Amino acid sequence: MVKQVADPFLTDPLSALHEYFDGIINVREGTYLFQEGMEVHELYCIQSGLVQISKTTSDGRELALKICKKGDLIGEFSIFSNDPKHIFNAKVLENSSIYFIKKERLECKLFENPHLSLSFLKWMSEQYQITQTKFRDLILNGKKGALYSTLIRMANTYGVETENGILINIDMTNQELANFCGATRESINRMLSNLRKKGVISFQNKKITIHDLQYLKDEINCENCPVSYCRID
Amino acid sequence: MVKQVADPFLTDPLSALHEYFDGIINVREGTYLFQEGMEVHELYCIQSGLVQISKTTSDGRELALKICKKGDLIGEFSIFSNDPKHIFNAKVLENSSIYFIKKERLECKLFENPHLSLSFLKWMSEQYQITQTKFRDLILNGKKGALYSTLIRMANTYGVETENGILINIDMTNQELANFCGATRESINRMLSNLRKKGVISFQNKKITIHDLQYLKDEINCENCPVSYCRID
DNA sequence: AAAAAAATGTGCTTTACATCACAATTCACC
DNA sequence: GGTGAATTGTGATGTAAAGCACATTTTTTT
Repeated sequence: MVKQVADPFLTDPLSALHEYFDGIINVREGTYLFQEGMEVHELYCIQSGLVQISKTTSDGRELALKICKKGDLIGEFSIFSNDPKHIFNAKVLENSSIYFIKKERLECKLFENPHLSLSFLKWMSEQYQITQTKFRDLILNGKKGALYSTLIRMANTYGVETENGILINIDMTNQELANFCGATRESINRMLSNLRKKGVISFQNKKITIHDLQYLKDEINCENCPVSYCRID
Repeated sequence: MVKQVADPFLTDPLSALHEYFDGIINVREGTYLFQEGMEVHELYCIQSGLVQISKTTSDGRELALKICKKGDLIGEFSIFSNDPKHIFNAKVLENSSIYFIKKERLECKLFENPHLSLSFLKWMSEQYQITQTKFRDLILNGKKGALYSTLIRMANTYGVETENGILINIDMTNQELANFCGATRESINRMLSNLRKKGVISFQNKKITIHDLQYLKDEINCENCPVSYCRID
């Protein structure tokens, strides 16, 4: 019987949770919603705007993990442990309005509402899959794997079908792409040039079009995992 | 009020869950409890024995993630999604008896029992932290980072205090250690030799003793994260 | 105790990326 | 539309780790 339960959290977390939120905060582009090391107090949900989740490396580089947009939940899983600390940065890419709910209240609500609780479990498991597969690509297939998988994810997330391929409809400099791959700008640049030479992709004004998605998938032994978690967000 | 709730799941998942399990299976050393690609039907809990969770790479290499022992839960988080597939292998290292619970029943139980549900959330979040930090070490600090962090984790998990350091009380060949680090046997061998020369570690009959744990931590900018999730299991 | 198998140790070569340096191009804004 | 800043493109060089080959040591089997 559980299976028939509607799942508003997954299909539209905002509508399911927004009545529970404690309030809303407005944050300016360029600031941080939170940074590594800070205490975790709240779970967030974007009402409008764009927020990038990343991790800073010891040598100051940045590993970008995902970009969150309207409707996305932002939160550390550690929120349920004692004295949780943020292990990511949440950089505000454009002015945003963000709902928040205090961890204590979240726990109460989850405790009271089994539907919510189960939906939340599903959300967590999906998030886990996303980071999981992302790290797999980064570790198991080198930088090429990192780039190709990032391109595939971006195609799944921001892709727009056009007559000559999938346009990744988001501005992205080589450096920003490199941050997503844990690689240097130069490496990314060279790899992109190669892909262009081969006709796999093309690009103009900071937007990439993928002509041969299958090539990318083949090269990294893509298992054709569900699009639901082969994504950037 | 939620915070005062006892948390049997976390402190002893077996005792909290075992009454719910559907049954128990016995599996022989060398076989697999499940393998990548197979459908996910159940959640498991080890009653006795040892099971290693790993991921096979396209070129046939193996990335070992953790070793589960008595009391540990084994399961894919994807269990809550539709048509979930295993993304890991569970290799039985020694003959084991393993409880299982069907996913449908698990969902029911979680739905019925908010305590269980919340504990399960905590368990998931802890698991997430563990893989998270592990991948961070693998990605952000190169192979040396992978090895050093693996040694630290093993010390936290299998370490026994002795008069001249922490003995990692588990047999481990260079190859097996390499599998945990996503590196080659040769690289691991060389790095271990270097550490021995420096007096940081020593080893005899497949067991490693760490004399200078702080050296390892310093080298990888260890944030002294809680031992609870800087572990192998 | 001998033979076979597994694991370790090490030199040499190759590869993938990072790093450095700088020129060429594109973008932003007064 | 011109000027400075940001971004892109590319060669040269350095470095960490993989790959290969093989000798040595340890463990297991008979």
